[in-house]
Amino acid sequence: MATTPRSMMDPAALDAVDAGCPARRLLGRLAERWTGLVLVVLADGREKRFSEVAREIGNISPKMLSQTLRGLERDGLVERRANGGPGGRPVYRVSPLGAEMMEPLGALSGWAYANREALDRAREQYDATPRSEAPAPIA
Amino acid sequence: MATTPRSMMDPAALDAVDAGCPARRLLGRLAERWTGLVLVVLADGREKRFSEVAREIGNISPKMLSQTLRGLERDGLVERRANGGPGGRPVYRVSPLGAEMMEPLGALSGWAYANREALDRAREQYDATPRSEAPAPIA
DNA sequence: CCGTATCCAATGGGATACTG
DNA sequence: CAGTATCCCATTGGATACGG
Repeated sequence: MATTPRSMMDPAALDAVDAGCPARRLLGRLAERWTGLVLVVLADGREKRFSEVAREIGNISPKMLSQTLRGLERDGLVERRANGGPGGRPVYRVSPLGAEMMEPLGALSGWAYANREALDRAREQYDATPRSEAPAPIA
Repeated sequence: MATTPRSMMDPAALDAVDAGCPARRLLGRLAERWTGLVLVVLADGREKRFSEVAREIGNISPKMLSQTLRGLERDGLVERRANGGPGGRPVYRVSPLGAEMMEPLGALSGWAYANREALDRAREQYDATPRSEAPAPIA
């Protein structure tokens, strides 16, 4: 493993000062609190109603679900059909664009999962070394 | 393009309620304000000093650079060598683990870059549709 | 030069109540 | 059911000053 990286990254993709960089926009979206979860729930490709998504996630507030769905819709990754469900209720599903994105996203997630032990070990090791006090939380 | 997605995503990778999920941790890290930029700056594999990174980025405060570097260090993606530089000053570089991660990350970034027009169009289209007022900012 | 400490403004996210 | 509107707290990020 660990193929020696030559260029490591396409400079065009992440050239970014930050503003217009599409990669940063995407990453930013994906890192929002619930975006990943909503994508997972919709990843099976089935159309789902608002309350279905909410129930599958379990503890998300309506405000955050709405916000998250509209964010994904705004980026064209999720589609909302107003009258798709029973009783003419709205349904959500991943768009073709979103489905395409699942592949590289899955690759990155898969990498994180495959290397979770290395990542955990790094964290433990870092935290075990007392820099002085309270180094860098996240979890 | 748009290979028809079957499973779309490895459920093991993004199973997540959120807490322990390694994918979410990684995404969270990557979405921090400066993490992507720092990675870009270090992506050439060369060792760089604190002030070098700062200068290449241009407008980052010392606090944020320190914080960002330590976050990456904590995840084992960046290494700090205390006495690597001239004058025995510390240097930073991507770790082997970090270099490995650059590949899937580059793929995702590359996807965003390749599809930036579709993403932009989706956004414009969404914003053009007046839901009522002020839909969903991010950029 | 390499950071840390402090202070402060802005944002994000949660609980809850309410409307179509 | 499908959201929107409020209120509020916690976290993040920026500017700046200071110490090793």
